[in-house]
Amino acid sequence: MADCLREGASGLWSILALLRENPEELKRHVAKRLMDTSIVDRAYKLDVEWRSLLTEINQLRHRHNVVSRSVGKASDPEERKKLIAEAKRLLEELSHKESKLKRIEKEREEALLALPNIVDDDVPVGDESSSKPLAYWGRPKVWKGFLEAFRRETVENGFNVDYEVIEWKPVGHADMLENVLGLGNTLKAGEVAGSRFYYLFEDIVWLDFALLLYAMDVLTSKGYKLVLPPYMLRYDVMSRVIDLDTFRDAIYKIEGEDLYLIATAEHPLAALYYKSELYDDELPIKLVGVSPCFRKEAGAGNRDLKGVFRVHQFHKVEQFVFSTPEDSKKLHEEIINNARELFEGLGLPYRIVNIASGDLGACAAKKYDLEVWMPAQGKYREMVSASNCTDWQAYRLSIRLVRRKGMERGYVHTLNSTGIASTRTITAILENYQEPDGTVVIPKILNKYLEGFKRAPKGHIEPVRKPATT
RNA sequence: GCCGCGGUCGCCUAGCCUGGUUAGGGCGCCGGCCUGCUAAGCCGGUGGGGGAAACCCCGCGCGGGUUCAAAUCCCGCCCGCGGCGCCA
Repeated sequence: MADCLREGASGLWSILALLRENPEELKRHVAKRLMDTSIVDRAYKLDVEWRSLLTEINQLRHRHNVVSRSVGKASDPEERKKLIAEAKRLLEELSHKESKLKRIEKEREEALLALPNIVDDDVPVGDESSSKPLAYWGRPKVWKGFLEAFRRETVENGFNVDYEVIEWKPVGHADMLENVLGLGNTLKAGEVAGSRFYYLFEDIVWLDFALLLYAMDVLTSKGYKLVLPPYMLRYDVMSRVIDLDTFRDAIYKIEGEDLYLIATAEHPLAALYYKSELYDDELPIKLVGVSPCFRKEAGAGNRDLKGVFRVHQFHKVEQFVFSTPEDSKKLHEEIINNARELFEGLGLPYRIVNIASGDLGACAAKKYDLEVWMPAQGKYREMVSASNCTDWQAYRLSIRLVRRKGMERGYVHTLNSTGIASTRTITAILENYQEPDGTVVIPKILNKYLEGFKRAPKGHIEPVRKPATT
């Protein structure tokens, strides 16, 4: 990224500074995202137009203020009359220019808010297929039928991943849940609530909560402050936390209220310091939020329709960090490493992917995904997403950074990462920890979060039915 | 849901009734002077925006209105506190 602008030395939002100083450079960033660069031209034009009209109006306002103030001082009634007439004339001149300004200001604001974040230099350029695996961990169980594809993706890509070949084909998570274990019912949920809803029962419910407790335990031990946030936000706030596309595709609205259900604790956590200032000596602020997440999944089509991999509601433990601009890269590594630690603790084989520019959300300058190997699908699937939003979110939420030295002002950087998302992680456990007879072993590390409860599963979950042989 | 009171530039607070100097003061913070060092003391700064700068505009919860002029008057909304009602 443009180093000279990183700290927002001017106190300006880094993207606005770049728009003014080097719009062509900003266009290159937008182009990397495979987005239409005309939004930059539009924002640039509106910004210039707005500034020139603003100057003009400020001069008029000044003249009006001067005349208006002198009315109060004038004692002669004739003089007052003349001054008031002059003030009225100026007001008239102002009024139509001001309505024009209002219009342009609104358009400018919209154009600025439509700009995506800049793209970090480390981000691979291209569409989804350009996303780059960086590291592999664990020893995936690879069914012999997936062996060729697995090797193509790992060994032939220069990653020497150790793996275990299995002769039997694992049962998919959806089948495991509903048929082999008999601990989920998405059919009834579909009937009473719609597709992508679910009932979970007994051991799986305990597992859901154990996963949350595990993530809360690990992350709070690292000094992250535990937060239970609001599950709904006002439009004004929600629209500043996320971009328009996300809003449209993910967010549920409460009818008759100015309230929107959160799609992740990231939203209320980011909003915790809405319209406030943070001093550099109190940063970084590290939070771990736990909340249900509600998602419309409007753009998902028929993808992952079975089971609980992609659903309208789930629980999630989320990491969120407010940092200084100079520390955000380091903290981005920290939060993805925390996520790695959580999944290593669970013994789930994963890889870390550096997400390509075309697949980044508008808020992120850089994003790592953690994808877990799914033995029944023969693929790595996303479990965690860790983004560095730099000052994109902070600008929209007016979260200022104040540096003690010289009391200079800028914007903080924000970062977020999944800790554990319950249902999705459960799918990974169902596929990775199943035995040929259908038993699901519970990752050892979760036992201590289960042992306090009389009816919680101990060590493993029993199948009610043998898996169908392949 | 109803009634009453309140929301002031990081925090506390004055101003509001009775519209018109640069929204005054205290605390905190930043910078400077002084000092052997620290403290105290003194001086200045401490919201957003435009401008190279001088300087100017905007800002008193949010949004409207009245007026030449609104923190101040009027209307709507949001939030907080107290009381009443309702529900558990």
